[in-house]
Amino acid sequence: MPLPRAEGHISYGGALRPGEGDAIAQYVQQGKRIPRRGEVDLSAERNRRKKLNDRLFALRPVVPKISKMDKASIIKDAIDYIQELHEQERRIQADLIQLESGKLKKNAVFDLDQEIPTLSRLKKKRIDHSYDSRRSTTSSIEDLELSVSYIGEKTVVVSLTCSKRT
Amino acid sequence: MPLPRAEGHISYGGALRPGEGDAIAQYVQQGKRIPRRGEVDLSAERNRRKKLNDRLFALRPVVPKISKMDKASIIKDAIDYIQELHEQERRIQADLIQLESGKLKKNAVFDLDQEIPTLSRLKKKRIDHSYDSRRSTTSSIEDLELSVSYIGEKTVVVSLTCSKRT
DNA sequence: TACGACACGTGAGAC
DNA sequence: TGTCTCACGTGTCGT
Repeated sequence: MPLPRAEGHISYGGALRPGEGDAIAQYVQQGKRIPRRGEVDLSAERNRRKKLNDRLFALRPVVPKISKMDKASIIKDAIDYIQELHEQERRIQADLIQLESGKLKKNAVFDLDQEIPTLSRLKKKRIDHSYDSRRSTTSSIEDLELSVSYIGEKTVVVSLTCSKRT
Repeated sequence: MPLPRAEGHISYGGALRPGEGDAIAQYVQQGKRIPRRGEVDLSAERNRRKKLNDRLFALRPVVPKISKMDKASIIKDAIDYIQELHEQERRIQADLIQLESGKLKKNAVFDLDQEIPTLSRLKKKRIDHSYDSRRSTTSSIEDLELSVSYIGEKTVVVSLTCSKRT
């Protein structure tokens, strides 16, 4: 049976908590134990699960629109996002060959700027005012690229990436 | 490679284990089954697992670069691919700005043809300077609740919830 | 109360 | 032989 739970299982604002690495005393058992049948794993399996969760958790910041915090939803959003990027890529290529053949310099550029709202049109309210406030993060955060924020039902995910470590 | 196991698997005979078949036997008893403790799931859980696997399986075709067939590797490849697209997007934006300013017409176009282009994402802002530390959000963000943060490799996700909607 | 999402331990198969 | 990956059933937690 499933051994006592690892820890308090505090939900991380929703689901998918990061690691849950420690778990129980796991090999609190002394040294080595008789391997018995094929059950030597236990720790390796736990490690594998953790790796997969970390990957899944790392997938979330790179996808700008996160509908829910589910594991399945994260993957779904990633799929949608990639397909969306492919669509844009196609349009850009079309614009480029048009630009190359014709003249239309400014038009293409203007069109690119206009495409941003078209993309993010879903049913999303503007939250520009929210992140308009500049926070004074005590400087020293150079090359910082903030945001990709999405507002779900009641949650906002703000992810910021920087070159160095914070 | 061994992703497609016996996944369909509606019959319960396959999963019958010598050690603990009692719960399954209870469930196989069709009609309405005895609720028992908290073990009502079994089928819902199996359904959830299948959904998550389907998503993960659907993620694979949209990512052009597949190193391995692992679950973890699929997600990893997706992450790398998205980041790669982001990088290309950044270059394209830079090229377009340069193209708009005047010089390098043909050169930029040629350069764009080389790479698989993508386009701007929806929300992405740079913080050039940080001043005006005071938050100027006129909207009342009252009852703002918690900020759970997580630090991964190089990313930090801060999610905060509030009662109202902004 | 029941439902949904999750981590866990474990047997099985592939290399 | 051992190691890796997987699906499964189950207990737990939060809504």
